[in-house]
Amino acid sequence: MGGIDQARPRRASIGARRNPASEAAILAAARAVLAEDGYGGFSIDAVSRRAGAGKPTIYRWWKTRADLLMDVYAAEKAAMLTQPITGDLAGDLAIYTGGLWDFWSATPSGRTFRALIAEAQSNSEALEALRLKFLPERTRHLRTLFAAAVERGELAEAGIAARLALFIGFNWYYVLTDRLDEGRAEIAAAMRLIAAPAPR
Amino acid sequence: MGGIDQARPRRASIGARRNPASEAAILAAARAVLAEDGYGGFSIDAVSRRAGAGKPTIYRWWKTRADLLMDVYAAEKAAMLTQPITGDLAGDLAIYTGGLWDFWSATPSGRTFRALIAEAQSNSEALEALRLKFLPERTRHLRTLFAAAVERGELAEAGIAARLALFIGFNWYYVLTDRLDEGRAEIAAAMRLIAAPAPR
DNA sequence: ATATATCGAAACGATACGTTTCGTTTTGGA
DNA sequence: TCCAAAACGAAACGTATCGTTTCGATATAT
Repeated sequence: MGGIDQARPRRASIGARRNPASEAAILAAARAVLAEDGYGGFSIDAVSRRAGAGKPTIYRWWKTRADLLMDVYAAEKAAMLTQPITGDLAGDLAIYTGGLWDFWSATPSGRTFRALIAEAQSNSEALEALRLKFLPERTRHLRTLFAAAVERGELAEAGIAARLALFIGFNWYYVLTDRLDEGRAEIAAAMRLIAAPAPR
Repeated sequence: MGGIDQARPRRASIGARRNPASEAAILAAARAVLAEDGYGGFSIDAVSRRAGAGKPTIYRWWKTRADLLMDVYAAEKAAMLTQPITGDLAGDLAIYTGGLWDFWSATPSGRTFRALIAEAQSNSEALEALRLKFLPERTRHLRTLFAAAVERGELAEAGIAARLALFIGFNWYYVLTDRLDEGRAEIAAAMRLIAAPAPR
């Protein structure tokens, strides 16, 4: 990270269709801006300059800032692998959380995620995209972990929504306060509570 | 809510000291802007216009936007009463959560809170204020609830941090996704899990 | 009396917004 | 083969907000 990384071959149009090189350059620039300056420095102008792309090109393909942020996140997330289901829900959740926090810490994705949540607080379209597109996609694997536990008879179907909210909220709390380091010690205990059989 | 509500007596200086009328007008204006336009419309310029106050007056007394947001929140929060400790932690937590969500829903405080979290994602001073000032103050009563449960021997001291993070995160998740209505059905189940005796 | 601190108003230069205009490039269908 | 259509980057548009500075007026505290 750091340094100017554009080659500047001055990408022109390749005809009446989207230029993949421009798309890649814009995503890379957005990622770099977030990595270096965080959400505070994240502007369409900054991304445009960094990518050597025109602002109309960005606005043409990403309707809102949140759409761009979600694409940046998704591009990075593709690299994160999903671990198998071992049959111990609390353990699986802890492993999942640890991997997610590694991913958030080791890449600009933690900052991207925080930017997306922030964006959703000022833009109603961004909030809707977060709720209807981003969250369902990003919690898919998580839901399979809970579904497997229900399958095994460990949990009742009824309590899943509350447990899911507890899990997601736990992660959000630590990432939004930029305290992932301090939170690591609490992961195991929290996951045991989330995975506990329903108290009477 | 709605309509222009400033009397416009043109407050001048009252000498070499802070004018309480200006302070009140600015807090009221900030509250009104948040109530009507949310975080997206919250700017110092807008608050200044609405309050009939000069921008230097705002910047003189509130170093950052987050400081102003925290004051708006605190002014409103003063009206919220704290219920007694009944001796049933899960029940106490559920009552506390219900009251908090009522407060967030019935006043502009939900939007103020969301604005504060968003602000902390782009401004490091705001994040620090959130962590060191706002959160400790706003979780004080909550901590007494947990402390009382430890006192009664229901919980071990060791697991408190994880339970606290679960509780806070649960609330943040629903308010930040603007889903307090949908979350109400999950409160009781979630609080039972948070208050459960440590699973082996 | 006078230094001091506040007040609102107005303007500053800088930056970002989202859009429009422009000249250029290449596609794909007639 | 020609040409409408679409995408490209560059530049500029008018508007808005940023945080700061300057200003004249006001009232306090010494």
